Amino acid sequence: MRLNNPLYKNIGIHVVNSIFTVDKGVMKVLLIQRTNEPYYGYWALPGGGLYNNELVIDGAKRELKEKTGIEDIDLKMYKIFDRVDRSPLKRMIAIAFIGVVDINKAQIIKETNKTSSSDWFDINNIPELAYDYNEILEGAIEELKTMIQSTDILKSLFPKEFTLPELQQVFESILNISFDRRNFRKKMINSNYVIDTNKTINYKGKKPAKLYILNRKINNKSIL
Amino acid sequence: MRLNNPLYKNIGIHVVNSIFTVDKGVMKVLLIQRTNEPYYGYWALPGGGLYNNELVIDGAKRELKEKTGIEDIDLKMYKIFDRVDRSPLKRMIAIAFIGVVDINKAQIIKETNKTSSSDWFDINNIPELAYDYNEILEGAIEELKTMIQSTDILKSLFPKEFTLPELQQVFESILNISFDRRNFRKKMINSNYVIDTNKTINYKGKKPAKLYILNRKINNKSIL
DNA sequence: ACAAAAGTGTTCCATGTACACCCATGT
DNA sequence: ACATGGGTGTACATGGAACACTTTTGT
Repeated sequence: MRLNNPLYKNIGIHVVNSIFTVDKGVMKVLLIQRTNEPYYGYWALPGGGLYNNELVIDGAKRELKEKTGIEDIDLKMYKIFDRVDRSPLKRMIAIAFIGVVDINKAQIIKETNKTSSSDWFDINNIPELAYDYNEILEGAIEELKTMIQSTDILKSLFPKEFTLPELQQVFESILNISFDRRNFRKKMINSNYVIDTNKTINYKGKKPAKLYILNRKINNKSIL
Repeated sequence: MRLNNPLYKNIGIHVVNSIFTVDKGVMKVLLIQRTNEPYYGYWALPGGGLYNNELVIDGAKRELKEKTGIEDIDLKMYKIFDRVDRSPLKRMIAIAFIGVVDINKAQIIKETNKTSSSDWFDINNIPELAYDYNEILEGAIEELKTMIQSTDILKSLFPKEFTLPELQQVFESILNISFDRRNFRKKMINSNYVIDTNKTINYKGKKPAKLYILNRKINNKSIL
């Protein structure tokens, strides 16, 4: 490989993040509004160019923090998007990441970002995005269906107590299928994915629901 | 992103291939011997620099053909290796691919490459490789365990007729576990992954074995 | 005859699935 | 009292796992 071969030059790396949360049972993704050309005014996935002295995962985290303020979350690389013309100014290869944050953190982020242009969008109602981000986001939603099978991601969505109907709703929302309530409970409890806290929570006009926490000892196994 | 920011410059993309075959029940990987610095004389995975006008998968295929003569095989991207110092001359991010070729093709390649320095190595007996290729290869072997679950890869290893003991040996070799012969047969036949050809093959001093072919209609399902 | 590897069937257990009624609460 | 959503148990079907003996061939 001759380094001065022009064919090797002018390739840049994009790191692109799809950050999801569940808000009242609705899966949402975090988008930011561009304030520069190209794609001025378009909504976009938070990301940017990789520095030549950082790991791609670090670049993804840095860009996420710079663009949205979110930090301390796990990102998982899931795919590369490399169409030669996907970026108008220069050959840019996008390395795409997925992350998940819990509802409360999402809420805080939303509050603190009131003045800037970032917001949570229902994944079933996504506007036209900059670059090839619609395609990247679709890939992320698919990948999410696989990731939800491990408890790691669930810990991010449910760091504290939750009810089984809430958990079931998240599964159904992401996987786009529905489960029998009794069988869902049975599986979660019998397989020790969740632990009964012996506490309950009341909602208006309903029977109180039991509160559970995730069993942190179980990892990387397929849940369903 | 300001394109003239020096932090965005001088990043190159490596495409790196781990090509596997099964030779008499032994999993092997294709290595080439380097004839240039750095790592002169070391064995290496076949690969090289991505051109700025090609897709990464096309770059991987091009490099594979240039370095080993192999073409027309499926490559699957499985991971990125991005340590900042993984290449001594320039920041190079490696995009790693896996491919599988059948025994006969592997044999032909070995024959036609007699004068050049490429060879098949037992995956349990790998020399010290150039760059971080030992790490990349280990990752590929792990990934192979997942890939073997789909029939796509099996079609590459068994394009023609085979016996069930042969198939079982490949599974056991890759996954490093053993199966009960009766249960293995049952699963393969009952689930229609294989089709009986009503032919048999004789080995010396053994009962003739039935020959099967893969059912090409079944795809992307988990086999075991 | 014997060694070596291939072929074959049954039982048991675990897991998934289908399904209907009662309970606790707020209005 | 009633509407809303939460909690509970049983019966059946399916799939995986354990397990031993017979068959065919070459020497």
